[in-house]
Order: sequence, then structure tokens, then C-alpha cells
Amino acid sequence: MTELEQIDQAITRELASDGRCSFTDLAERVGLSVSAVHQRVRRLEQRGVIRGYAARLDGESIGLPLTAFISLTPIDPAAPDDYPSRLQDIREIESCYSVAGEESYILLVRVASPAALEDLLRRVREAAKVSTRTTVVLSTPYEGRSPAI
Amino acid sequence: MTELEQIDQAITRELASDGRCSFTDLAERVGLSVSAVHQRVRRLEQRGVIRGYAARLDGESIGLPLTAFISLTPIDPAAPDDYPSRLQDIREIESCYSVAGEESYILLVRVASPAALEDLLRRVREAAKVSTRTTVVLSTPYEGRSPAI
DNA sequence: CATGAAATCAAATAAGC
DNA sequence: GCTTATTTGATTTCATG
Repeated sequence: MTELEQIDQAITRELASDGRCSFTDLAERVGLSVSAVHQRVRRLEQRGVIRGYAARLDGESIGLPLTAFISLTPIDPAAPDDYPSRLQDIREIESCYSVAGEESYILLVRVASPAALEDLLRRVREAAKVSTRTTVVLSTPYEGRSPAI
Repeated sequence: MTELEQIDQAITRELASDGRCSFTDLAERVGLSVSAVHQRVRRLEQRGVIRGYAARLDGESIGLPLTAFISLTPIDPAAPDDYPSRLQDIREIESCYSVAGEESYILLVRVASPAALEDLLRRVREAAKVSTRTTVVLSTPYEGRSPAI
């Protein structure tokens, strides 16, 4: 992990907020030739600085209007700590964080309905042998803003 | 909010996991002509189904190795509920969720160091007149996976 | 709404500095 | 590692079914 220099910072910042921006535009914005930018972006991808690109989708429109956080607490504290792999096939789970604090993991999930959430919780408990605490999201004032770099 | 038909679902699914995919590739993957796909993507963007595109960045590489959840509880329950706008200029906050449950809001933040987190917490408390509970992320097994559509 | 063709523009590679 | 030049391929518009 080596510090990003100015120009790479500028490129990642642009792509964080406008992931489909053309190399041509990018080159203008950061003040470099198109092929220089092209090389740098490829390098940032290879180094793993840029992990990929995603369209940000509206939950309502795609039929997944219900977002929730699910906190996991192991039932058996001596059980092996392999929760992420036990849960990775559950596609409603968009993110999985291992955390310090009262709980061991926090999941961010998106589902179609309360009934779907109920079913998801059952599957999570069964797959991971955990107890759960669920916090339903009422609204999302903002999400996925660009990092402060 | 009208149901997405099959082909638009396929397009959004592709772009969710590969946001920089060319229209040409997209057309092949969904089995339509390039210009038809082009029209549909523009339409999905205009309808707000696709809210934008983002590069997914590696926290370590961009100098923000510390991720945390901050839960907010209003100090004065009678105060106006304008926390998101009071906090929106704090760039370390990537997401802001209004939630049901013990707390009122959950923030997802990324910072450079424990000291930066301490400073951020001070600014959040001051700006929003809230008490905070912070859960530090130890690792992120996965994040931002494509929605289950 | 989809297609196919035409024109414009961008991406990708290579050569030279 | 940047630049310019070149080729290849993608984007975008438009006319048409």
C-alpha cells in the first residue's frame, strides 16, 4: 500500500463519482493525455486500488424497496469464525462487515418485502448459527458518496 | 415505480456488476442490438432506475483504511429532524440511513486513522447535537455486491 | 420499440522521447 | 512515464419497419 500521488488521486476521485466517464473526459479533467490516463487507470485496476465499477441502482425501481442492517452474534462462542463464507451464497446480502463491539458481524441487505426479510433472517440464522438483531432502514438520505480523498 | 421487464432487469444486473461495460458487450450479453440497448440504458438513467456509476475503491490504497458505523441518537428529542442536511458537508460520511430502532440514524464513514475518527465524531456531535455510538469495522469480507434481481 | 447503416468519436496499441 | 500518431472498435444519431 503506497500513497497515491496527486494525479492518481484525481483520477480515482473522478471515477468514484462518475464511473462511466470516458478516458477522453478523464484526460481533460486531470490535464493529461488520453493514453497517459488510460495507462494509469489500467495500473490502478491492476494494483487493486480500483476494485471494479458498479451502477448504483434505485431499490424501489428494482423491486427491492426494503433495506436493513442485520447484526450477528454467534450462538456458540467457540464455533469456527467462518460466517462470511457460510453466508456468501445468500444474494440478498450486499455487504458483510466484521466489527468490533457487541456484535461480530453486520450485514447490509436488500429485500422485496417484510415477508422476504423474515425468510432471509431464518436463512441467515440457520446457515450461520447466529442470533440476529435487525435494524430496518426507513429512508436513505444519501448513500455511496465518494470517499473524502 | 413500475416493474422492470426482463430485458431491463438483465441490463441493470450487468451494469450493477460491471459498470463500465461497453454498449457493444451489453448488447451481446442481453441479446439485443447495440442501439436498442443504448436507448434502454438512457431511459433507465432518466427514470432514475440507474442513479449513477461509481468506481469501487480500496480503502487502504486511498489512505482511508478505517471504516466505521456511527449510530446517532438525538440529545433533544424535540429538536427538528434535519440531521442529514446538518451532516451532509462532512465528506467522511459516505452513507446516511434513517432507521427504525433504538437509534435514529446510522452513518457509514471512512477515515484515515483513529485520530481522524475521533475528530470526525466531535464534528458529528457538534453539527447535529446527537450522542453517538461507534462500531469499528475490522474487515470487510464483501461489500457492494450486486442486488439479488 | 427494434433494427441497421452512417458518421463521429473513443479506446487501445505502438513508436519515440 | 508522457506524447503523438495510427488503427481498431464503440457510441450516437437517424431513417425505416
